Amino acid sequence: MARKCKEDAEKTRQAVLESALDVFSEKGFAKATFDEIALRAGFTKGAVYWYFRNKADLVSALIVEYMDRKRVELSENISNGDTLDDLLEYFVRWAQILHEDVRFSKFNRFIICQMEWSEAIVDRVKKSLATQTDWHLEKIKQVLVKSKERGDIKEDIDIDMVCEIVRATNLGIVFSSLNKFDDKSIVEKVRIGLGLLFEGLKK
Amino acid sequence: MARKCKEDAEKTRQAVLESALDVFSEKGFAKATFDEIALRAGFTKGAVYWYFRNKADLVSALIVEYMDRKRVELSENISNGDTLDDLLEYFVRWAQILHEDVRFSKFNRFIICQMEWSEAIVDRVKKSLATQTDWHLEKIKQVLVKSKERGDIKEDIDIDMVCEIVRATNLGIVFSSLNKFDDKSIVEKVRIGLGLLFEGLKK
DNA sequence: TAAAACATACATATTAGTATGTATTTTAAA
DNA sequence: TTTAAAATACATACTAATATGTATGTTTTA
Repeated sequence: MARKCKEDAEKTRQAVLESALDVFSEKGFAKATFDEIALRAGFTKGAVYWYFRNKADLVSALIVEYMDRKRVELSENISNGDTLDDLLEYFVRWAQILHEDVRFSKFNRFIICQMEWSEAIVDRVKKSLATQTDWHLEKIKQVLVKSKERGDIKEDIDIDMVCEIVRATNLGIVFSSLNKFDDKSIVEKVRIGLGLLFEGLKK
Repeated sequence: MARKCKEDAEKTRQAVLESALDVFSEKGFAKATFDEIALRAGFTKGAVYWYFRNKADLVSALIVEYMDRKRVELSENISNGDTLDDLLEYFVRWAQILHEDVRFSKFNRFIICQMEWSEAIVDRVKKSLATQTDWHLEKIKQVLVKSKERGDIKEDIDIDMVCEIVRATNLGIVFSSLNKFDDKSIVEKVRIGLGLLFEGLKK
């Protein structure tokens, strides 16, 4: 077909991205084909190649679309308190968004639980995941240091190790819930799970 | 070449399995090829097809080899106490084995963190993972019920939910440690992480 | 002698990537 | 203001590589 105006072109790109997430989600990264992604979006392979070089590029775009943008959006909306209760609310807020935003949770399920990391994408994706991880670890550490200063938590605690444990606990709960697809208790589980962990931390 | 005696044949099968785990681990399931698996084991594709129908079949065999066998082996060696401390030792024991047995941890890294679940294998693998999960959940539930009866833990606890939280916490810590490849603190993290969680559970 | 334990060769399918075609906008010169 | 050229936004057709599975061959053991 022929060229469209710029707005329509942007719509095409978005449609391809949406379709890509669906196909990745259903077939997995390896079995997803350009043909199917294109056809589901109502185009042909040529359209997809016009916007994206290869499958890894598609994943990169999805990461920008969902992960990077959401993180910025969230970091602006969330309180910056430094108590354990504030930290709990921070993770609960994440869980709520995962629960409410179906496509965001679909993306996270794909990235966290479902994707195989072949060399082609591993760098780009790992970088984004590392940024995400560092972001969380920073947040956790900040709270733990302050809490220790205030004497809120036990004194014999290895802060760096507990940071990773807190993050891993949250990841485990999110991972398990996403794997179930229909798990509606993700928010409660994060609240209770991390809540219990923090109870154990307190004096 | 020619036929070998039965012992040599069994050695061939084992060599192929070992090689398969290595190639899966390095290339990922999708990018692993029969040719490479065979050549690394010192044979050709024909040998692999003599023992295994396809890649999914290879994964199945690996699951039997590592997961099913280890679970039985472990369930015989581990104490059957029903306190939270016993439960902690149970998970710590798992972590120790993951830390000591390099090939076992390689297998778990592949199955838990690395593999993409395309339709072909998803059923067989999910069944084994579900068995594993149920096994853990049963163990946890048993301990929690007894602990509640004894009045060791808080009364307002939803046992089924906490069961899943405990399992998810352990999974998250194991997952995170396996992802790091060289993480030597997996045992400590499990001990401290679950320890803190259990502290929170106690009255 | 038959079957086991492989090796070798091949047929087939799949798909990524490219090259080219084409209609429509946009740009810009006249 | 008109219009020709250039660039855009795709579609279509094709190439080439890769890997799966199979068919067949070969040697040795039981």
